[in-house]
Amino acid sequence: MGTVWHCQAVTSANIAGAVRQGSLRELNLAVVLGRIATADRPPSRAAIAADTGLTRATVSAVVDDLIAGRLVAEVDPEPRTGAGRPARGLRLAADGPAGLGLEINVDYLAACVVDLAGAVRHHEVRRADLRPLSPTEALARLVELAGRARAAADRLGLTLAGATLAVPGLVDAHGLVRLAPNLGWRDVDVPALLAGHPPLTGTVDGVPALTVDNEANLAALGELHAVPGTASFLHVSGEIGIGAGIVLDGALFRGARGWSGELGHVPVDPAGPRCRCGGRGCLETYAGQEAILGAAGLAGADLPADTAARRLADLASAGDPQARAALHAAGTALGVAVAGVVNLLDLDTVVLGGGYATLAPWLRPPVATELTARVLTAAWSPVSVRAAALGPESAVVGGAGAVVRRIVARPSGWLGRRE
Amino acid sequence: MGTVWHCQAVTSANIAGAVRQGSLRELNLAVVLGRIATADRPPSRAAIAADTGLTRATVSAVVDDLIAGRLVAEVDPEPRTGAGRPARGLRLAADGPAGLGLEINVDYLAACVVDLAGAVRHHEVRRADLRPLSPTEALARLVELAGRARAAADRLGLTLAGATLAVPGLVDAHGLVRLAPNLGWRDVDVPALLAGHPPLTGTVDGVPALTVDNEANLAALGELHAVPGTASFLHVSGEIGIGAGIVLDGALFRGARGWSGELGHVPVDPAGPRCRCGGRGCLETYAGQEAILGAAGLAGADLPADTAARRLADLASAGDPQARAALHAAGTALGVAVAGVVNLLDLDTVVLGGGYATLAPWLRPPVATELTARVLTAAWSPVSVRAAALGPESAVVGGAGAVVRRIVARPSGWLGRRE
DNA sequence: CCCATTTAATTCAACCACTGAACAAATAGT
DNA sequence: ACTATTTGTTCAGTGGTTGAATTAAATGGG
Repeated sequence: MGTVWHCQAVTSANIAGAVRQGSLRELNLAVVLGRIATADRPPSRAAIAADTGLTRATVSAVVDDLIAGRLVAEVDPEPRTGAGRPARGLRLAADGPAGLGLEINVDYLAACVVDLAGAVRHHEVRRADLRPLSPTEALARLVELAGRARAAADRLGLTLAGATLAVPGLVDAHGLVRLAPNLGWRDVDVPALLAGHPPLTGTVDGVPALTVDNEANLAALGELHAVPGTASFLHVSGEIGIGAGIVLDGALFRGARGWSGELGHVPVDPAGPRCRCGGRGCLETYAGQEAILGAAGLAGADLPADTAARRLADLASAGDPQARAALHAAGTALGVAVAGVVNLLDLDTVVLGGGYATLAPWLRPPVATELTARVLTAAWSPVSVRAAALGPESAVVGGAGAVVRRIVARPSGWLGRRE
Repeated sequence: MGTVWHCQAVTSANIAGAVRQGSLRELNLAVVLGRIATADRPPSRAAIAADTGLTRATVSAVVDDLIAGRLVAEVDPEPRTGAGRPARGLRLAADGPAGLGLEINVDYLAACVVDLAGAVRHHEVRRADLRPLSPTEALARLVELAGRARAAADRLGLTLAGATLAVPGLVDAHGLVRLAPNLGWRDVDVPALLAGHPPLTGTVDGVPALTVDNEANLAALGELHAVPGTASFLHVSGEIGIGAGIVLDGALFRGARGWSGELGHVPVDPAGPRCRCGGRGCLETYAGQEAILGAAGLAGADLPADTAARRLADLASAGDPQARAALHAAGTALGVAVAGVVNLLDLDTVVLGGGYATLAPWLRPPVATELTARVLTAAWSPVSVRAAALGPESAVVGGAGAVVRRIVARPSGWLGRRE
């Protein structure tokens, strides 16, 4: 996919771009900023030099650039034992660039602002049934939210460096929403419709200010952001459909054309019930929201995802046998599908997100059972199954986080933006 | 998604190494060599400069290093129209470093030598039933083959820069064969057993001279090598078991622990027949060699993979209805499993390899049918299904190719090897 | 046939960014 | 106060790219 910095595959084949003179500094800016971002306590220049193998002189020069560009700030030295000149700690600036995350979903709109360090500095959710609205109307309301987020960022001294919009549907490489069935959208050109709304239009140093992405993908990124420990996992978003975000080595895997993650249509039983996709026995017909609600005796409720999950969870914790059986059946089907994925990709962690996060107490046991039974390598390296750390905010936060993550990965773009 | 670039994680691999002074040249060596390797006709220095954005001066300097290190050779200018001094073409050297590929399988041993340009310069297959032999005995025979390959390389003026051994089983990161069920191997430490056999022991500039890898993985690499066009595909190896090699963006995906590709145990029907892995209804119970032979009325034949495939193909082309039905059923099951994979990973190509390559004429239709029916994005971007270009040699050639590919990706290692 | 034109490759001074060592700054211990 | 110790900066030195000028080798027109 790409130009200079594409998502790197397992082999570090850096043959993408030529290395010009200035690339050296460009790369070292990224190296040093990366260390500052991933360190658990503010590191000193000397510590970074020791870690990276660069000279202290080089690190100092690089850090000067980063501070001048408002990406890094110095903090007072933390009390330390032993002799020697005290180190000045370095951390990501809390008043530099920030990312704007936006989300359009079936029953709410959301916006949030995340600073370089990953802290959520502003967050607003507005509930409303979006289905009766046209894309233009829905986006108009989104622009309002974005405006308020921008104002909040200004008050906080933050500069919005880009925005990411999460949509529950298939999005192509240009931000065109090919299909968002639950919103009733088809071929909606979001960037074109938003043209003229300042924070969401144009390009920032060659990068479009607004990126549109699938909700499940961004939710997976949000989880990566919230729990930085695990580098490879499968994030399953249980909503009306079932999406999966695949994170490999700390990077989202998007597939050959960017439409990876359609876990909902992985076959569970080839002779099973007919699915709206045309296949038979897809996971969605067993563990989709409609299927679970139907099995639990709540058919036809037509609830938004989180309400449905909440109600199921209430019933299950009250001991309702039908609800529990429904969840057990769904968890088993989910386990079968996920076992196939884990066998194929050899992942060690499965995260239950979206509506499944709420239902995790009842879904986890059957999922884990199937994984233990069906995953070939489960015997000597067990697969862990856990609920998502962030709840439904995962996608907005993940989207905003993706913006700042891009800056951290390639700070030269931000530093050279004025020229 | 949005656009061309990918959201990169902070923990991504390319911030791992600091960029020191010499890295500049190191990277540009890789960039220039990469262009020479991937160009369809020998490019000139000027063309490389124009392509990469480097100066002609820099390209000349880099090319001088590459020629001095016997990685690149000049060829006579090809007749060209128009005025101007004729360009001197550059191509990968045919007398520089080469890769040694080795394979141990149930019924044969193989060795081959591949030069930098990817040409197979030596190839030897020795048929023998390996199952009654101990690992030590089997490896002793392999060492003989390797010795002859080395002699052949010497005669051709090639220097072996490393070796890769393909094994039909699970291999860990250190070359330990955890389990090779069809060979009857368990926890066989191949590098230790080969210690003392010169081309297969020790390290070459930090990289072990011998790499051991799963046969299915290497077969996928061989296919990538043979048909360089497709960058992302699923390579399915139908042998006694069913393995898959996943190639994403031109690189093999190995999973979190290196055990990806267990397609044989992806569930096809959760209530299906019990599988030797402990699960139920795994793909292997429908499309494994034993299952197909049984359904075709050849149960208990205990044939080596390619013989079995050959005999089935003969029966099917003779019109035998039982064989055809067996292949159709296997293809359908395979299609169901692969549809799940394609939905999840969004791949656009599926390659039928190993024994399946021979059976492709009968397997392809049902596989394609299932994919069309079950893959969500099939409507607007069809998935192509084809037989492997290389037959059973895929794995040896892929292994040897992996050695030279590593040199092309990081030529500085080879160039600096003497010091 | 000679010379202008064109494209390829090399040479060389300039420059950018890293290197290594020396030095200044700031603290703890004696 | 003095030394040991660690941090951060300054500065000459160097590797490698840059850009322009130069040489090399062909075509084509007069």
